[in-house]
Amino acid sequence: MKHLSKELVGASSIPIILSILSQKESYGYEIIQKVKEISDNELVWVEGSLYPVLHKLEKRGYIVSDWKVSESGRKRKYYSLKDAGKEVLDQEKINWNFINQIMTKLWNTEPNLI
Amino acid sequence: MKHLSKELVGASSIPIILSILSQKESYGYEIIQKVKEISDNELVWVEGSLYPVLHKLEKRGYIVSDWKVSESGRKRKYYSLKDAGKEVLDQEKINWNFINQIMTKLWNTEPNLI
DNA sequence: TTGACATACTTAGAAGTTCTATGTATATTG
DNA sequence: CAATATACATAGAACTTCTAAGTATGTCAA
Repeated sequence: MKHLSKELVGASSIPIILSILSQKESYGYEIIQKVKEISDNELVWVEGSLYPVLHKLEKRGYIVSDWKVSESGRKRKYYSLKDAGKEVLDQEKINWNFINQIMTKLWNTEPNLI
Repeated sequence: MKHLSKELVGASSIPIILSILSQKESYGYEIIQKVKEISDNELVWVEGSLYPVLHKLEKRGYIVSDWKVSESGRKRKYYSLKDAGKEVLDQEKINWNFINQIMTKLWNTEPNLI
């Protein structure tokens, strides 16, 4: 199981969450499962880290939530992306790719790589 | 000029600095110039953000500094990478690439690596 | 000679973030 | 019926980033 710096967690959690919600609405526990699945069980978020971020995104107006009841009777808080959130996601993508290009320049210029 | 979230700045500044120092020792002002150059003038760090990170890296034992005098007489604090810093850089690369793969899966973009 | 500018480094504190730990609630399973 | 999984919540300790302001000094044009 991967241990990431909290800086990298901080930089990636919002784009990851917004990306997952851009595909379809989801609830907290399912988002954690999705992240685990996407990362081949390497990345395991805990609720105590996820929910404050969801709350923050909702407070900023990027996502919105509503309670639903599942087939089994469980209450679930579903989150969905708002237009503002899509715009933020687009910007996060641009910025992430921009930094990634810088990393590529730095890391692929080492001698004897090509 | 690019405006990045402070989370992304936080996640990228250490690997960028350590990468620059893995090529050759450098001093603060030059690192800022190097970052500007690598990013095609899109990323402009300010000293007030850079030096606290340099101090932190030194305190953690990843880099070491020593004062030198340039040809023009200016005092410069040169930083160089220690073995511990190289190890951290290697781990940062792995982690960054790991998260980048996740972003790629989510965004379906071609990874810009190697 | 002088002032503006570039070079070079420093740091305090406001504002914000992450993680841990702990909590409540309830359906499922053995 | 107890353990586990599912589902959401939050306080506070520890930490981070940025802004702003600072000191210092070499260069350059007027």
